[in-house]
Amino acid sequence: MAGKHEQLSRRERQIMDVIHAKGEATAAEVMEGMENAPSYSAVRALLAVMEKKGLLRHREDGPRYIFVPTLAREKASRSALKKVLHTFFEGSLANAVSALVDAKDGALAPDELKRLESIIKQARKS
Amino acid sequence: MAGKHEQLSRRERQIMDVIHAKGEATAAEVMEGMENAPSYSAVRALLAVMEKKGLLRHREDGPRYIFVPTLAREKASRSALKKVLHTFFEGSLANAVSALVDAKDGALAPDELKRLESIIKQARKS
DNA sequence: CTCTTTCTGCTAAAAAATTAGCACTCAGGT
DNA sequence: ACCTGAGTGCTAATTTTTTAGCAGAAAGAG
Repeated sequence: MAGKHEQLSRRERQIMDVIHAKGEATAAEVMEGMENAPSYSAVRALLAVMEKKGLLRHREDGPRYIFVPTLAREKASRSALKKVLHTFFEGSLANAVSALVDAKDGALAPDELKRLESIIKQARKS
Repeated sequence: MAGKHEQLSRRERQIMDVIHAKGEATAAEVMEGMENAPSYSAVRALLAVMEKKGLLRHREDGPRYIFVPTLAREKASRSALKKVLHTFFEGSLANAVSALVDAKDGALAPDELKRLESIIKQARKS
């Protein structure tokens, strides 16, 4: 479970999150997406390091680089979700959903509930 | 959204996760729970720093300290979950559940599904 | 052609995180 | 009374992260 992806520095994680959220991004977009972003130069340096480490790769789009995570989005997302479930909800998705339902701040919109219900009903058939 | 809790260093996050997962922990337990743990001494130093920063507090249990997160578990968990949803699932819990359902590796056990269904049915009543 | 803009690569300094080790305290056992 | 073991606090050094800035390439405008 001790993958390279659990070992990211603060900035690295921040950058990974931005890129994962957008799917792919240029250095400028990454910077834009960061809270308390450092200089453009710093962001580029980080991106270069992360590419050398194998966390990202890039393709060229005219003059600029577009960065993409190495690990497939699907795997990354599942592992992130599982980690939260493990850390906070004893590994149970039901616990997590329950916590959101109990939240008073409208954490769960009505149409989300509707979608959830149908997804689960569907899943139980198989 | 740029709370102090998004700003943790790699080791700090690691320690927070261990403590959140256990609810509370001594220095030794924290160390035990870490992957690639550093020395006991290092762990204690980190804990002291984190307490000074206000991330943790401790109570004494005989000779040793038991550390507890400052931020209520409930808030921390909700915020962690929301972050994953935002980063990977466009903010939608339904998307996340759907992804787990689609996973081939039995990410979602049958009794989890059953619990989920009843939780949601219950929620929709109100 | 030449200037300007927008990129990249690289380097090295500054800041922050991480670490080990020593000194001290307290309790229990012999 | 005297070890021993398990704690803590503290300090200072090492290592990693994080940063800015400079130099060069490519493209488009005048």
